[in-house]
Amino acid sequence: MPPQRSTTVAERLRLMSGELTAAERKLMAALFANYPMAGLGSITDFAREADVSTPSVLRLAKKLGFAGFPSFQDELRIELSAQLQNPIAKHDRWAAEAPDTHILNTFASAAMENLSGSLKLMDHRAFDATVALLADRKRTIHIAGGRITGAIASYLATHLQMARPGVHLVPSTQSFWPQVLLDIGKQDVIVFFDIRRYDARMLEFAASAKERGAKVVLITDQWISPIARLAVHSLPLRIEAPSSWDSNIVPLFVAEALVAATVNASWTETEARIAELEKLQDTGRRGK
Amino acid sequence: MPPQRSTTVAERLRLMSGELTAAERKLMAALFANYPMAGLGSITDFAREADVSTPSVLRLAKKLGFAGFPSFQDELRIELSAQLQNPIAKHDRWAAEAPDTHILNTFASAAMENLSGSLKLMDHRAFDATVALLADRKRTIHIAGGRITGAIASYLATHLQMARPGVHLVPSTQSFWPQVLLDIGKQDVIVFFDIRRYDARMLEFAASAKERGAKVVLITDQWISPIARLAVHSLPLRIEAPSSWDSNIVPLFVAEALVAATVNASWTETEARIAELEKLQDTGRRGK
DNA sequence: ACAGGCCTGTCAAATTCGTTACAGTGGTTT
DNA sequence: AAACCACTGTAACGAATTTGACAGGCCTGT
Repeated sequence: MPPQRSTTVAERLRLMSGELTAAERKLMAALFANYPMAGLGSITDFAREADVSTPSVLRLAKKLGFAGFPSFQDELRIELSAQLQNPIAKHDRWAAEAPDTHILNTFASAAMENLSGSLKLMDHRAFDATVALLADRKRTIHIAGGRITGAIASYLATHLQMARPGVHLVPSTQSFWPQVLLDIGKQDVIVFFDIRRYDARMLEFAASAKERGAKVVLITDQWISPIARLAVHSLPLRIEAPSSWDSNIVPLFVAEALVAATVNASWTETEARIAELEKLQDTGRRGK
Repeated sequence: MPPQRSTTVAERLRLMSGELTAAERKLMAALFANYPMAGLGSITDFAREADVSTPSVLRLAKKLGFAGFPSFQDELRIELSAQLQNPIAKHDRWAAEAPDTHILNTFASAAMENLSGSLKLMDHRAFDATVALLADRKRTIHIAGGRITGAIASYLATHLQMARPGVHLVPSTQSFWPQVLLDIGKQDVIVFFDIRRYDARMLEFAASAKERGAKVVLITDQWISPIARLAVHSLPLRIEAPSSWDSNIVPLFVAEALVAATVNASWTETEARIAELEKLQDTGRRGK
């Protein structure tokens, strides 16, 4: 019988990590290395995997509050099966958390508000249309960001490159932009991340790209970058944070959602590409 | 030992479904009812689940080419563990859920789930202690990320650089790492972003940095990178997303929260720096 | 209707597994 | 330096699982 129904074994382990002994930490590492499979074999296998003795496994299970190894294992199985059946569990009322003044909590509520606010604000059709552009393999994609948003642009580019060919990150160093323009052609798509403190030179860059026939997509904040006038689609987001700087959590969220939707939109083509990438990455690395 | 490495148990079962006996078909139905969890308990449980005798289970396992029930079970575990890590299978797993909701919504609930889950899991003291390190101006800060997390590392570095001097981004190109190590000294702090598909070379890098006397801080996922063993503080986060790849929204959240808290912790010193930066940035640009 | 073959369950043996007891090791304190 | 404490592994015991042997039952073909 598990002691507390709501917490997972992983969480409980993490909470107790301070009070764990050396052998128990080895076990925790082995379990997390491929969670929770490592714990689903026999106690002997698990012990060997972590290079400790069998009784140490048992001691850990008891420390976590289980009657023995089998009930520990049962709990892992229950967790896994729940996860496989319902990955997107309804998010419990995070708002019910005590109005703690810790910055993590204030920041989290700002992030949540930004996220839900952005969702309401956002035009789903613009999002879907953008996905259609990104999923179109006949088009070359360019992704550009500024000094701060450059990291988000890079993140989007890295992931899109895994999903499809013909994706280029525009370097955030502005002196490179003229030569980048040379490679922007008709029917290309260029995605801009531009949030406030809008950069005048980025606007010029966008204008030049549009003149060359590229379709401009813009991800911006609620005050909307001037690039919007040039864009076929604009996605305005909420980015306010209790900090000296704006939050880019929602822009990153959109980047991830764009990638996921793009992958979905052309799954049959993407699947092969990912498989190939996996194979290349595995070369020279031996999975455990 | 499995007879054919490439086919899954499910596929093999379907192929042989014509030649199965009544009891075996019952077993197959029970297994598919929740695949592959039903096969991961004891042979007795599985037999009871399908309402057949234990030897029938054994006979099916042998018919499929396995030496016995344990090796049949091992194969199921191997399959499942591969599935949980492979991006393609991840896609299939998520795609099966929530087919009618817009991806923006499923993604948003996953993001919120991850955020609130991470907050519960996270050790506030580790966070505060990390902030204390980052706010200590006598220490030099290094920030490192991998292929994917590099963007988040870069984001954190960019912001910390605005808040304090002595912040360096470790290039994600691994060949530069040896020379980076040269500049890592005693009492320096090095922050790692390392999420699953942990990189063995990053672990080595972290070990070398620690040997040189640096304090290692780790931002990782709920399965916890092996770097945790070297780290003075570890922040495990939830990163699962309805996508082929993991979500870095929460790592970005932590990066932003770390920056905000660091700024708060040394506001008097930071204020002047930010003001100066503003002045320099405004040179030659008129703000909107 | 009867005989044969195949399938299935019961039972018991053998093996493996989980658990407890105990002793050795290393580190820390007095 | 000695003694204690906590931790870890070895060994042995009991329990549960896995597996093989056997016999009954159902369907099929003659």
